Amino acid sequence: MLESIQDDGGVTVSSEQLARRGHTTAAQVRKDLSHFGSFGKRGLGYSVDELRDRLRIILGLDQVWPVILVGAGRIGSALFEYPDFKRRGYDCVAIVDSDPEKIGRKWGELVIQPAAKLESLIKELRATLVILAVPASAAQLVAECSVNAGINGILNFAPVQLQVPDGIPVENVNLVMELEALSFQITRALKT
Amino acid sequence: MLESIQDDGGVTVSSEQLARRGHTTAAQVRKDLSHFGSFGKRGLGYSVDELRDRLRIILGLDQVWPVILVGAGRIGSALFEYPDFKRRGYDCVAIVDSDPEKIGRKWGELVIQPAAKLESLIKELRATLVILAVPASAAQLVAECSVNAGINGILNFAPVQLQVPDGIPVENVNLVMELEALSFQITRALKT
DNA sequence: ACTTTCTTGTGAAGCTTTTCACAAGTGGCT
DNA sequence: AGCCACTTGTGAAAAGCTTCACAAGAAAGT
Repeated sequence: MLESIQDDGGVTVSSEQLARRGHTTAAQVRKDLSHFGSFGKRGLGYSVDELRDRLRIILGLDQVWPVILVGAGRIGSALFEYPDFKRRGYDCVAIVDSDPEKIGRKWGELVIQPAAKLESLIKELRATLVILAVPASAAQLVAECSVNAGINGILNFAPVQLQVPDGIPVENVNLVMELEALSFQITRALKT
Repeated sequence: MLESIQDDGGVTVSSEQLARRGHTTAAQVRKDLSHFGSFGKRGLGYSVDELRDRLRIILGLDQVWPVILVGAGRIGSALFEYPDFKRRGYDCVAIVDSDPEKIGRKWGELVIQPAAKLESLIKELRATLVILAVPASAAQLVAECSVNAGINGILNFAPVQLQVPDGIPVENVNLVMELEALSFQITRALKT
């Protein structure tokens, strides 16, 4: 949001304005930010540039995160092509897949590697994140292999709840579950 | 989870077992379910079949939801090909895009339609959900057009907070934000 | 029939998050 | 300088969510 305000030429922004954009309340914005420090000026609001920079550091976006993409299917390719991905400091350093048809093909500069090499690739390239864009049946195995190789975090697109050791963050994206949330809400609304 | 337990031949399941699978607690499972009714048998647990069926009804999965896909890019195609999508009752009844190169091409049985026809397509086909897989700059416009045409819910992949009237549920999927959640957690962990 | 072993559903307690409300600070205008 | 219109940061109150703990029920074995 701050970047979009920058593009519109905004220099300062109040918690009230941020709240309206983000569908929340001014008090919530202020309380949340207060957990990380004190970024605003009373009477004026927040400096858009400064707040953006501070949040980038808090989110760890001031560094490059080497990412390995597991699964060269459509979800993988969607992410790989997504411009914001690179722009935010995520650098895809390798792609692996288990399909012999796909191994050896090139995506941009990268050659798709066999899945068996995942563990050594993570170690050699010092990858910090893996993106799991594989079928549900393969996901747990890939996750364990990644954890063994010392991965720091997992973005999981497979519709399973991964079992990983404490301390390894996992974020799940389950597309069907998002649709279910919608159909649930619509069904509820119709019942009242 | 219940379907996967069915596949493994499970007939009953306890809140404790569900909790372990879902990384939560037994009390949480029971309290959550109690908001919708009383589905279990004391001493035995829940009937997997019955609980699955009841949850399907609660989530509105006992009916077909006609969906229109807006944006025939990679994210759209990933969803379109996703087998669970259809299996859960979501039926893609039209695809639209604004790119003249793509209009007229066929995805399976469907011909990609021009974006201008979105409003009339929603009305004619009685679509209940739209999936927004378009660039951020186009998303708000498409959302407004869909709301005007009487859409019931929006699944938004564009990295913007859509402004829609109250009562129209919107679910957001922001891939970069998921990665940011990971890099934030890793950064935090390193600081302690 | 009785005991043992499970497990649910749920008030009550404990904890977390959100909202309220206001003192304190900032800049612009007269 | 003094006043006015804003806005932050934050204790305190309110609301919401999670965990505890246990009565009540269910099956299986003796």
